[in-house]
Amino acid sequence: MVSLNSFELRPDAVSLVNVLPACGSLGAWKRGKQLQGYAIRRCLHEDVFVGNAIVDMYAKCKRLDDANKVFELMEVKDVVSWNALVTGYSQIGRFDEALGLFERMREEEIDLNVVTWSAVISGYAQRDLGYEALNIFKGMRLSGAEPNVITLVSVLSGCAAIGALRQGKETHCYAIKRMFSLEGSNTEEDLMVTNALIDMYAKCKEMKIAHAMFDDIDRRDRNVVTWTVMIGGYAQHGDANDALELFSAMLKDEYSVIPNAYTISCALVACARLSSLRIGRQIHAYVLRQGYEPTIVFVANCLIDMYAKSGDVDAARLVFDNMSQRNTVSWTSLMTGYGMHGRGEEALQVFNVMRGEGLPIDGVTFLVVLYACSHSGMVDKGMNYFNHMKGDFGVVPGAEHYACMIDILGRAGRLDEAMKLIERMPMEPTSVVWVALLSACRVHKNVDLAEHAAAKLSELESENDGTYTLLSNIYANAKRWKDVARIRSLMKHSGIRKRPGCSWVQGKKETVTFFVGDRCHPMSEKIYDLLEDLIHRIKAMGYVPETNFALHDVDDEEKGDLLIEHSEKLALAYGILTSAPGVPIRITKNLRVCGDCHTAMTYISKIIEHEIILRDSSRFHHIKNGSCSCRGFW
DNA sequence: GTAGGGTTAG
Repeated sequence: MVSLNSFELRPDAVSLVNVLPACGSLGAWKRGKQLQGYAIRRCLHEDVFVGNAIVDMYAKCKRLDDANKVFELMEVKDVVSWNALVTGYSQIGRFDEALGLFERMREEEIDLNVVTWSAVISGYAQRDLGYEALNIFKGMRLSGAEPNVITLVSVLSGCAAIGALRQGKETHCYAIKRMFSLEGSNTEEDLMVTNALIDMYAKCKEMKIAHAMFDDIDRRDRNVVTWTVMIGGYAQHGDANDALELFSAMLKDEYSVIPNAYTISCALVACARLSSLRIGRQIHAYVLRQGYEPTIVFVANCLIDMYAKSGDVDAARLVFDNMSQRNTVSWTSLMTGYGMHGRGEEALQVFNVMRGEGLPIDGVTFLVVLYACSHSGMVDKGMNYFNHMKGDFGVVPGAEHYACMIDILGRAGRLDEAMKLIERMPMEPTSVVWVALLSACRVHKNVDLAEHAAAKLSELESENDGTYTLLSNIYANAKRWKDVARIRSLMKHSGIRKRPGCSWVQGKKETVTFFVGDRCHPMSEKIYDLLEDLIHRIKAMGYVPETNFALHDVDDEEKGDLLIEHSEKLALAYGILTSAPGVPIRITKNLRVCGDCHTAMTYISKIIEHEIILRDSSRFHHIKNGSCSCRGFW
């Protein structure tokens, strides 16, 4: 409401609405409050623009109760104030209250504008509630409000969050229609929609479409987000090697776009997936040179994860120790690192320090604690944490925590207890639970329970190549060949193929990949010669090939899959041939390491001058002087 | 002169 004397006071109102947003973005609510007092003394607070600016200032400073108080006192409640509150509640995680306001707006028949709709859509999208976001979008179009670029970007982000390709494509079509009908063309706005589309296609695993759209953008027009969504797409949903190539192309690009913290994080995720310590270190050096201060926590957390997953958890610790600020993720990333390297005691030490510092302990923290216990064989400790997480920390165990406990009990061979725990679950057991049980059955040779778990997985329609391979191995181990054959034909029938095992080894300048029986590498002859020699020598030391593992193959073409040709053995031989004495050999395998390879490597570690650092899909194995850090807890 | 948006970690 514009007051009667507002005309002569108008310049002051204008300066207030110019200054208040600055208080909001700085979080300087005390200064904002002074300005509010000044406005009241001068009767400026009745100016609707000033009122809106005050509400927004408090909302931006995360003082929603203050914002609400001002809002309730406003004589005329402007839609801008409503919107500021909706956004404010959404930003501080009180989204229910934001939705309550949205409902109130509809009841009081406030004219919802494009900003209101977009705020609610993006609120849902940011919480990965894509279907709800799409629903609001539908409501918006029915209401006759005109979506704009920001609306479209928010909707696409919702589609991306849930991998909704069909709805994403529909939104794409809608965007094309709308863009054509808009007057003139705005490259910057077009680019935002295009970036959102690339991200959506990448998150729906449609990397070809994403890359085609990326290629279609004029090189000069790509901005840092364009590059980042593409790199992040490859890092998470495609070949991580492509992500690193793109990152390198970005640095060399003549229209030089500078990577930001998001870009760096995506590149580090790619390094983590590939265990690429060499490139990870280079990016770390780049980070130190550039100094990503404002978002350093995020980047440092990625560095912790990258170092841990690349086999150097001590470097991860150094990054952690040097951080000036940490959040929950920093702590849990380090704990996960210790966990996957079988250093469970250190993981629990970190957990205790974390508790001592009074940091919030959430469901993920316990998942990480249980994971660490599981990979270090700490059954009783794990059980103890599991039993106390609700009472002592108020964290209710979810299906994933149960799955972790099944894993812990299963690895320790306590299958009956594991099954009893499943029966006691207050929720429906998820596929993760049954996979944990099935894996335990493989190690402890329990065919009946394995069949039960496999049947449950089938009910949940979440059988995959891993399930079939596990079951086939269990049958083979029990010499039930008919069942092995049955599984084999079942796989053929349903078109499920065993994922080919592949291992890669970190060379000084490059990474070399090997598949089963690979003879593509120029050094192949030397590799096989060395392997034969090594096998011969360790046989003399007592190594007996575990031929059960040769029965893995469920594919006729893989009949020649002899133990000596397994990709991890080839990678090891290559590593020995190309590494200087004393330098650790770092191998990564996409599947679980084969049991025979594990045994053979343990023997070989006695006769070579390298530590073998092997990462498989389950954990790290540090193999040295005839023993492995996993101590049998796979 | 006020309100809404895209890319990152456990």
